[in-house]
Parts: sequence; C-alpha cells; structure tokens
Amino acid sequence: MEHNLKEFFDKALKEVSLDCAVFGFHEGELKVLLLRWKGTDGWSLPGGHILLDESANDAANRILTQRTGLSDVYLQQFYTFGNVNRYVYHPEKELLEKLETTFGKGFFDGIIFRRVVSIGYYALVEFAQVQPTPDWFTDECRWWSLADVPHLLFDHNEMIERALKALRRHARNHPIGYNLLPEKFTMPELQRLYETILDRSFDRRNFQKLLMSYDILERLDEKRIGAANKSPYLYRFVKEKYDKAVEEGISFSM
Amino acid sequence: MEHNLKEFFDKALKEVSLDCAVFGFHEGELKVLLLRWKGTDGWSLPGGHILLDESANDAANRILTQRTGLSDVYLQQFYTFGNVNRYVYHPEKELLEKLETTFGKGFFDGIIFRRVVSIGYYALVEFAQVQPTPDWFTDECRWWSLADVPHLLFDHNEMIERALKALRRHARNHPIGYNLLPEKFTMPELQRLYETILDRSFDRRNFQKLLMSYDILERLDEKRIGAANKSPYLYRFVKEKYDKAVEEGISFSM
DNA sequence: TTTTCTTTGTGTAAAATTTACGCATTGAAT
DNA sequence: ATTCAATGCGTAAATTTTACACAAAGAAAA
Repeated sequence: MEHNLKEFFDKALKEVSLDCAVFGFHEGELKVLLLRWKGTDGWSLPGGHILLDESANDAANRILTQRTGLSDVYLQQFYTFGNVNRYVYHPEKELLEKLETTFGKGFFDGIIFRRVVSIGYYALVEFAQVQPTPDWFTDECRWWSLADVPHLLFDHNEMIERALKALRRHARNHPIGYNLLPEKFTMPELQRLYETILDRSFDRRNFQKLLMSYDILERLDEKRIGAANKSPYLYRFVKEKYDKAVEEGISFSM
Repeated sequence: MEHNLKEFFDKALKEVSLDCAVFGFHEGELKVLLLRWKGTDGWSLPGGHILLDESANDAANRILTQRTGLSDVYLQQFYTFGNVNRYVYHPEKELLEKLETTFGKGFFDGIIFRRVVSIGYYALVEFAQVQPTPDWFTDECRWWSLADVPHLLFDHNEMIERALKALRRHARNHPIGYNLLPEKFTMPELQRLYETILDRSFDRRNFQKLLMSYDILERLDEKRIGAANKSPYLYRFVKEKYDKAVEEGISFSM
C-alpha cells in the first residue's frame, strides 16, 4: 500500500492540498461528511492532493466523486488555509501513536505532517444520493449533524466554521436549495432548509411570497400525502431560471 | 544575484505563491499597483513566495510592506488560482526571450515558470502614503488607473477582475474608506469613492443620510477651502465604531 | 466691489418594500 | 363525525428607500 501512495505523490503537488466540507440536509438538519482515520477515532474532512496535470477545481471534483459517488457536485472555493502549523499540529499525541501503529512509524513524515497549504471548498449535495466512501487513510465515512461534530484533526473545525459562514453569505445573496433538496419538495421543507442554514425562523406566508417572487419555482399538481394535516403542494426549481438567479444574484431580504 | 534567489527559495514554499492587487484611490479613480519585469515591457501584480516558517497572511504582509513601504496594510484573501497553466502560460514569446536576455537562458525554469498555485489577496492603501518599490525581478513599480491596465503577465488580469468583484461585494456589506482615504476627507470625496468602487452614482443627500446613519463618521469643525464653491465640512472615521461596523457588517442599501 | 458660477447643506413627501397577522381548509387520527 | 395540526391565501401597518428643490458659501470673473 505504501507503494501506491508514493506513486500517487510523484504525480501530485506536495505543498498544496484541498479539503472539502460536504453539506447535506436531512430531517431538518444540516449534515457534514467526515472521515475516521484508520485505527483511530480521529475525524477529518475529506480532502486530498492536486495532481500535477489537474486544476484545483478538477481535483476537488475528483475527490468529491470518490467520497460520495456523485459527479458534478456543486463546489465552491471559500478560503485557503496557510498557517504554518495547521497541518503539523495535532492535539492528541495518542492519536499520532495510533496512526503510527496502523501505518508504521514515521510513515507520515514528509507526506502528511509537513507544511501544507490547503484550499478549502464546500460542497452542497443531495443527502439521499450520497454513498459515503472512505479513502486510503480512513476506514469510515459518514454524515454528522453539525451540532454533533467532534473535535477534528488539524484545523478542520475552523474550516467547517468558515465554510458555514461562506454558505450563509451565499444563501443571503443567491437562491439555494437546488443542490440540497430532492427534485420535488414542499414549501415548508424549503423553508426549513433556509431556516437551518440562516439559523433563524421566517413567517411562512412571507417566506412563500418572497420565494415565489423570485420566479424560480414551479408548483406541481401533486401534493405530499401521509401526514396528519392538510397536504402541501410539491414544488420544483425551474433549472434555467434558477441558474439565471444564481448567476445574477438575488438578495434574500428577510 | 542568482545566489540570493536560490538562498531565498531554499527557505520558501515552491508550489505556492501569492499575488496581490493593491488598490489606491486618487483623483477620483481607482488605481492598482503594477510591476514591470526587468528588461521587458511585461507587467504583473506584486507577489512572491511564502517562507517555510511564515503563514500565508504574514507573507502577504511582508511582500506588501516591501512594495509599498507601509506596514499593517489592509489585506483580504479573495481567491486561490489553481489552474494548471496559469503560471506556465505567457502569451508573448518575445517577452520570454527578453527575460532570458536579462536573467540568462533557462534561469526561470523550475523557479518561476512551473506549476504554482497562487493565493490572491487584495490590499486597500492610502494612495499618497505609498512608496512604490520594485522587487528583484522588476525594475519599475507604479500606479495604473484601472481603465488603463494593460494585458498583464500570467493570469493577472483575471486576478484583478476577481479582486475587484470581491472588493465590490465587500463594499456592499461593510463600511469602506478607512484604508483608502486620508484621515480627513469631505463627504463628496467619500461619495466619489463609493461611486468609483460600486460603479454607479448616488443622490448626494441620500448618500449623506445613509452614511451618517451608520454612526461611524464624525464631522469636524474644519472645512476644506480653496475651491470655487461652498467649503465642504471635513469628516473622519471614528475608528472603534468603524471597526465594529466592519466586524458586524452593514448592508449598503443604495 | 459686485456679480457670477459652481458646489455644498438641509428636509419632506411619495413610492416601494418588508413585516405582522387571521381565518378558512385539508387530511389523518381519534 | 369530531378533533387536531399544518397548509393556503390576502390585507393593513410599519419601515425603508427614493425622488426632489432651494438657500448659502466661497472663489473667480467682471
């Protein structure tokens, strides 16, 4: 296994990596995809290195496809982390020992635990479509509710914080939802998404009025049945209009 | 001179660099600081490499201090450029030949013209305070009006575009001016700055009302004299309140 | 010295946007 | 059939944004 890694690194940039906060929406909560490093209980964001003949954005797409099974994921670069000790620092000595047990002593020296600048991306994905898949360094990949995210390796907690801020800023200036919701959804579901991301509540009547005023949604003749209340209509985004609104920006003024 | 460069590179990251769009405001126009490469008429943004024991932000500050003579420059990271050919590509073959004449054939191979990811920063500075200073590769450093910026080396035109977009976004969500104007300024001068950055005009009465509503400006008892018209009052930012407003954000709603 | 010209200082009304809020209806569960 | 919780729809009030005009100051010109 050491062989493959070396071979990969020969074709990749060593001083730059990228990490990605993958956000999904499930049961009214924002979730983020995390990886548990082999033989340890240390968690991190998915990430990886950029190949020599590959742009940073392509690398992010490649890595995201590997971790989720999805192609053409919605990706947004949000910040580049360039502190000196961001990658070298790891608070749990115990954890490093476990990693050394798994990978062999000194294995990471000069590969992982060196000075690396990391480009931060966030991704928005449809929760149900994701097939969480661990990578070479990890043996578990799964969703975490944002509120439950543990203390992560490296500077990845800070990364999530910044990614969230960037996502919130984005949601205030662009329509959001196409990448996070299934094709058909109800207005209350969309509202819940907005409330979760922006961390506040909205009047449902005003919310509906505002969202419909953007002219990006189409109400279908179907309703969601099953709950003990009036069945809500289903909606879907009109892709062309949605894309246009993403492009031009809208100000979510609630 | 080759010696110094090699010595420097031994202490620096080679696959990452940073470039900086330095903006100043003078005679009602936005200016950007550019460097002319030795022996050529090719211009680029100021930039440089990150030392091994230095964070990206510290490196940006160091480089900016070297180019402007200012310390503690207002700096904002806005995007990281990770395309494969962004640094290798240079449209003017002629230019490369001139560089080779100046620096020696093959001098740049493996130093400059290689795969490098560059972190983009923009800086806001007080025009009159800047002492434009060329670096090791260049023999001229001067201000350019944004409208006159020529075709630049590498992907630096795109960098300026993106920096401007980021600056505009910033100006719509935060107060601006403290870093671009002298300590004391008139309301029309501040308005001109906003109009230049946001590329539109404002009603001067509404502008004054809005800016004063932010409670970040103090009107002084002095006036600017000399022009053939009613002397306008001088204002200055109240630093603590300005900083608070930058921190919390305001929406410039005109 | 007077007049002219340009630019500044100030306030109010209209328009548009945002917020607040009530009642009838639906559909599952009791 | 009744109850209960959530949805669909519309209007009035509050706030924010926009539009707009006239008097005053100061240098320059007459």
